[in-house]
Amino acid sequence: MKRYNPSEIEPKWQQTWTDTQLYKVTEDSSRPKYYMLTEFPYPSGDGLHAGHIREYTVGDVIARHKRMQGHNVLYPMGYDAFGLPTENYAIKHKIAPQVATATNVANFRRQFDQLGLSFDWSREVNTTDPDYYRWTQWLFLQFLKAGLAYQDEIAINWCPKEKTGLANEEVVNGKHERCGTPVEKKFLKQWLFRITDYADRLIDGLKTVDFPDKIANQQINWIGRSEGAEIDFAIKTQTEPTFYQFFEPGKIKPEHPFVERDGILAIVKHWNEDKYLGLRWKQVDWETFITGGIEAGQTPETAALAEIQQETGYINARLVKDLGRMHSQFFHVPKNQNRHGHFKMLYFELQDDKRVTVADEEQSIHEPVWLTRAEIADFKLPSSHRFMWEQLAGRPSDSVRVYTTRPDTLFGVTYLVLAPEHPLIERYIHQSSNAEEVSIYVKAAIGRAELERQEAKEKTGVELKGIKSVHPLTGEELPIWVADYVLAGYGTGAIMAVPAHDERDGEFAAQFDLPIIPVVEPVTGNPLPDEEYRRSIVALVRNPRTNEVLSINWGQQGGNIFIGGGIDEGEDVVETARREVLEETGYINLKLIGQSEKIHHHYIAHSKGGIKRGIDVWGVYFELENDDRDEQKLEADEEGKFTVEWLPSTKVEQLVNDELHKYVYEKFIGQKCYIGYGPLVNSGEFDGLQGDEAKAAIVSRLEQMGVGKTAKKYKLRDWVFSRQHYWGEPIPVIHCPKDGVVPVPDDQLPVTLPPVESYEPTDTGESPLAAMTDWVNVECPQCGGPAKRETDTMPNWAGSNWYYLRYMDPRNNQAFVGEKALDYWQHVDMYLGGMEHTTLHLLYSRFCHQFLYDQGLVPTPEPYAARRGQGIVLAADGRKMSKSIGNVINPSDIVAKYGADTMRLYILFMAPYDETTPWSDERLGGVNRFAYRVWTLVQQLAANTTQTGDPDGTFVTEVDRFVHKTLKKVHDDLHDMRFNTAIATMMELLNNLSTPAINTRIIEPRHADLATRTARTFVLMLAPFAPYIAEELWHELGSDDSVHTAAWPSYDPSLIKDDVVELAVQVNGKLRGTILAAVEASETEIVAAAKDNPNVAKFLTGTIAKTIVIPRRLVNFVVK
RNA sequence: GCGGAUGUGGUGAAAUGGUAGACACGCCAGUUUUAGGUACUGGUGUCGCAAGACGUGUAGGUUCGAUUCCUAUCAUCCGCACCA
Repeated sequence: MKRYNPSEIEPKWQQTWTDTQLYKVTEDSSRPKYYMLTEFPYPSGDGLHAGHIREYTVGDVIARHKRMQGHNVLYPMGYDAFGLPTENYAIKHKIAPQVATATNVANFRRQFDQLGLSFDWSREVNTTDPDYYRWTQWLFLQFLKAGLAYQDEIAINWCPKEKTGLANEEVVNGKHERCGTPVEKKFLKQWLFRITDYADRLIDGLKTVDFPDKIANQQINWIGRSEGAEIDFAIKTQTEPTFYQFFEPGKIKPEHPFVERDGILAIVKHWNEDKYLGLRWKQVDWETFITGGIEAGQTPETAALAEIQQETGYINARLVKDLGRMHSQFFHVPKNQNRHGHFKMLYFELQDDKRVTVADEEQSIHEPVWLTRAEIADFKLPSSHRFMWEQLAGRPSDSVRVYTTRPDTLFGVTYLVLAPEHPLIERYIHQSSNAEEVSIYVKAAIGRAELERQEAKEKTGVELKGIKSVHPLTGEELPIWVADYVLAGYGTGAIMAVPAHDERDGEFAAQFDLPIIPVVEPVTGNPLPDEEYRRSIVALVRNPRTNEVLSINWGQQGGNIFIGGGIDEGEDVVETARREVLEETGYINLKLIGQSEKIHHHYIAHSKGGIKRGIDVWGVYFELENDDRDEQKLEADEEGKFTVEWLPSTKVEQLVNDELHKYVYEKFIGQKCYIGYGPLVNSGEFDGLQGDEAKAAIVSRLEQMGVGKTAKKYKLRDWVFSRQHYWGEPIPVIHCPKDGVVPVPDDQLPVTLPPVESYEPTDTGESPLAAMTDWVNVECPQCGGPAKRETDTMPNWAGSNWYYLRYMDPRNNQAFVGEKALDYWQHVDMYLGGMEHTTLHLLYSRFCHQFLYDQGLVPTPEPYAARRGQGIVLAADGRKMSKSIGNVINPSDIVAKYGADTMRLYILFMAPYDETTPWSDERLGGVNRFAYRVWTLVQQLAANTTQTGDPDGTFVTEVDRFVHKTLKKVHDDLHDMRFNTAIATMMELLNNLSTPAINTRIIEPRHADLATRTARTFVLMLAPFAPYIAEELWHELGSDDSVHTAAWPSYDPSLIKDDVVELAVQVNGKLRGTILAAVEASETEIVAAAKDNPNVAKFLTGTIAKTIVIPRRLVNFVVK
């Protein structure tokens, strides 16, 4: 008998399978297709880890099973090789990333082959291969042409230490993962994809695919759809605009003297062209309009005319329009003075081109220039000058647009809040009376790391004083605040604050002492039909010395509640509360602290025979002044039913379960606001409406007025698609000063990465490609003029967006994938991968695919028909595997010691695929024993070659039955991806065939046919799990073809049915014995047999009230 | 805080309304060989001599019968998180 020696058979079969291209597929329309996909790896220097092995082994088992069942199986593999780890490696070791990638890929390939994975290597792809990324770039251009890719200046993650933009995945807990520096936000021009346009489709499409709930929910949650309304609040300015020039040239310098001087600002139009006079200042790099002081005896107009002549030489200007007055503070550069004063804003038109010579002295400070409208819009004018320009242009009246999911609380708005990044702040800050305070806050908030913003316990903010907003329905003026608890990136970046019904607004209002208007009456319990109406109170009494609250304990049924009772005729709320406390507990001296709003409570009074009640309740809050007590005055039905208890605050949450009483407690002690729905109050004509009805009514009123509409919002943001790194696909775009953004023509793709000296990101945060002037400077494909290439590259998700399509037709150089291949393969049938990609790759590639579907480029709306996420393989110590802890497993070591089959069997056997579970070397040894024992058994059976004599029919049936039952179970388990129980079932069969009772007989010559049959079936069943052992044994059993192209054995349904089954016999649900009964036995026979069982009989002492017979399972006697 | 999941022997786990703990690790005993590991056989939820009782995080409920369904609660894990 041959010894099982994996290190001998595994390389042998590996070679054979590779040589014969055993797993190569073509579009074979005679067989059903099956597309089995596992996520391709990032080829790092570390090689395969345990998670890879789990994923690829499971995919391999499914692929092999499908193949044996006659499917044409596509099970491909490739490499997602662009990205930072390789780039960092290149920087550190001065090795080209192309070279490092090739080395790593070779190592991965070696490990794949070791594991016996049945990939079709003729379809291998690599995202860094120019023949591949040519099509990644082509796809980018499809997005661009469809208007789904666009450029915008947005805040990205920025590492201030390394002066580089960062990918989201490089930011861990608000810090740069490489250097630990807290990440800031920085505005940079970025490429973005409009994934938000597909938000609804990405949610709705989930209904059409087979994804686990966990994954579907996580995606839905991530997209975060919410429905509400956008409402406009008009802006009203109250003060003269004041400009404190903090952000820009002219900033106050404290070391210089402060001088008050009034003056003028003037815009002067050209005599016949649409151009305006400006001054280019020579000492500093900025332009302004005409500006100057007012001397004694001058009017603003004469002063302005004098300035125009003095500074530009033009004489004949005519005053056309008075633009009002402003107040400004600035640093006057030529005089080295800080100045402040009132400025008159005037608009002149030149009558002709007559001018006088400008004095040299003036010329040395600034020179006159003509500015076009476009230039004015583009130049960084000081904000005061820009303001004047806008005044001239006719400023549209502004409003703040807010987004809310609770339009029903509109009447509870007491202020608005803008996110610090909100554009209206820059626009109005100069007209607010506390501009400096606001600007300091805004600057600090924007610069503050996101982490800090999240962790800040106290809310911060500042009022934009002098600027008011107007409530669209009441006309009331509301203050506008700037606070970083409002996020710029969500909704409109501005909110209407309803402190009475929103926790965050409530907290903010409490901190800054802002008014709170309740507009929703709380409702507890569920409304019931035919309720009896009552008015009552709940009294909360706190002892300030012990910090305990007074409760009454109704025992098991009622639990603890506070003091409650009905309001009598003519009694007020507080009187009632005092009376009830006295009657039920005897306490006399109570100090009134507070009274709640009206609460609507619905309940069933079980103590009063199940009466349904709808009550109006007022909570009343007292502090106990002293322990003086009278006798309790209980009603007859209360006597002895409850005890009075003082509860410490820690116990209240646990013991008080009644919804109403809980609410009253949280209202007074927890100071929580009511965020639920209920009838509106203080809301004018909308009083009494509630919930959706109230929302609809208010929104429709706003719509009539043209100041509001329903709106849907998503947490999902547009996808930032730029990276300032070398090792990625160049974005195939050319920037032309004349034609703007020009796509690289298809016939010039791919735009390949040029060789560079240094892969380091540059100081400016530009990609290192920006320094490659030969590469950057190109001709514009449209006008032929000088133009520049885009130097940003794509994120590493770009290549994986569509790789599953390329596998269908990987060598096509006419199209990203050919139509014939698409027609045949359609979409992925089963996609395995890590849970960590749920809201990244999996979402991105669905988006990409839906877009391609809309373009008519793919035949199906969704890329993946089914998805399964895998659980994490933890280290043996229960922690995550990590190189730094040193608890990782090395697959090559395990393969060397036990063989690949054992590795595969163990990783499948340890737990269900989606379960996170620790690695265990001991259990690995156990599975290795199974491999040995299978080997031994099959060799033993194979040795029984020649059938002589008559077999024992009963014995043969017994063995066949066991084999076929196992076969069915293994087949079903494979279908349900329950590999652990499939292997357990095969172990059971092995154990069974190894027992002396069966083993000694099956090796008899008269059972040679049975032995061969059993061995062959066992080997076929094992083939998807342990391909090497199965292949070797299959050949031992006399076959010349591969076991992996053999047909999967089907089970014989007649053999999996038993003639006789064991039934459990229960008495009152407790197991008392078992009986054997024929399958066809009648119920009467079964019951009789069950009664006969002596173990059962002794419990059948009383009357048998009921007998339950479940065929083939059990009998249960109910005895009284 | 929101969303999702999980909770069963010493351990990984099985059973999805019908004999709880399949299969495997570990442990105990034995057999063979041996210095030992390996291999093989048997045992192994807890208490109890036994009959039997108890037992699937905790407390209730539905049911003839609940690990499985319902309600509450606790714990752990994962994802998101000032999303208005």
